[in-house]
Amino acid sequence: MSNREANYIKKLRNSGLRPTKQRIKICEALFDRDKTFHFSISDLMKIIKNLHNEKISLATVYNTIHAFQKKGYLKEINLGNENSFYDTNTSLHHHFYDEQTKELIDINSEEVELKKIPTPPSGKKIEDIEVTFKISKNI
Amino acid sequence: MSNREANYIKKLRNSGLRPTKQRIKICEALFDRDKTFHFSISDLMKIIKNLHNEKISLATVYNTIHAFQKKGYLKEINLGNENSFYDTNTSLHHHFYDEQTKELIDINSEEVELKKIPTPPSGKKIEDIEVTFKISKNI
DNA sequence: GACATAGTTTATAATAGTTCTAAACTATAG
DNA sequence: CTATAGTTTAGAACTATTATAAACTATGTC
Ligand SMILES: [Mn+2]
Ligand SMILES: [Mn+2]
Ligand SMILES: [Zn+2]
Ligand SMILES: [Zn+2]
Repeated sequence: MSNREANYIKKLRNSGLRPTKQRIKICEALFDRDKTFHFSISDLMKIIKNLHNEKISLATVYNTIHAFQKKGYLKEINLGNENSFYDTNTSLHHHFYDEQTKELIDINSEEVELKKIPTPPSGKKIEDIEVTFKISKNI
Repeated sequence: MSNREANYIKKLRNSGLRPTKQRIKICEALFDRDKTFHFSISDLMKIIKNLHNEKISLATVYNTIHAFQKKGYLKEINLGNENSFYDTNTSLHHHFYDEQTKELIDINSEEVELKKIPTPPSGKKIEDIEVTFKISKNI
């Protein structure tokens, strides 16, 4: 058993999730990465199919992603409304978004600063702020 | 024929869209308003049903909304990924978003100013910037 | 106004993403 | 080892959206 695998097992147990082989594989697909991973369920299905040539049922992938989201290991992101996207970076952060290529790139919170902030409607307070920079090819 | 109706007919003709009674009704439902309207297709279907007690087929509502979007009279907005939302404010602007009530409120561009902007990836330029202020009830 | 025609509406079927169901399987506590 | 609650799975069901193709209508021409 690899060191990483042991960590996933620990993490799953600590969250009250049984460390099944399916969940460990999904952890590997999602979290064995240098950079933040932005993905749809169908992206993930393809990756799992390639990574291990053993399959995990679609229902299990949905179940697991929802469980991980509930435990705070994933954040849902709102892009085009075709299908759901998830983000392995669960901290508050911003994005570059290329609508042509559908590519999303993380921006750390510190790299964006607001000078002027609008007053929220009465009785409401600002919970968090998310900035999307739509980008496109330079001529 | 009301003054507003005459304007919708003119606007539709100018866009190369025939002013059918369905399209005029949809214009009334969408644009006879003081404030920006943020809506889903099912919201709009309900409004049409109440406004005139005559129905417009779902396919026509989809066709019309897509035609209006193409002509630039509506903008699609990305919220929760259940279904599509549209915005009658097609200018570049920002939003307050209450996730509990699912309420969206417009913020004019001038009411938000950025001090620090991140450098886009090489070969890409920033096309536009959208800021979402997630809000919630005060205590 | 009548006619031809392209544009539009409509019911319905098809598709796609997601959730539900219930039976088989499995991790874990005792 | 056993019992049990949690999990996986195939497939059905559900929902939003798009496609299809026939009926209808706005509009330009005579
Ligand atoms: Mn869409
Ligand atoms: Mn969702
Ligand atoms: Zn991200
Ligand atoms: Zn708006």
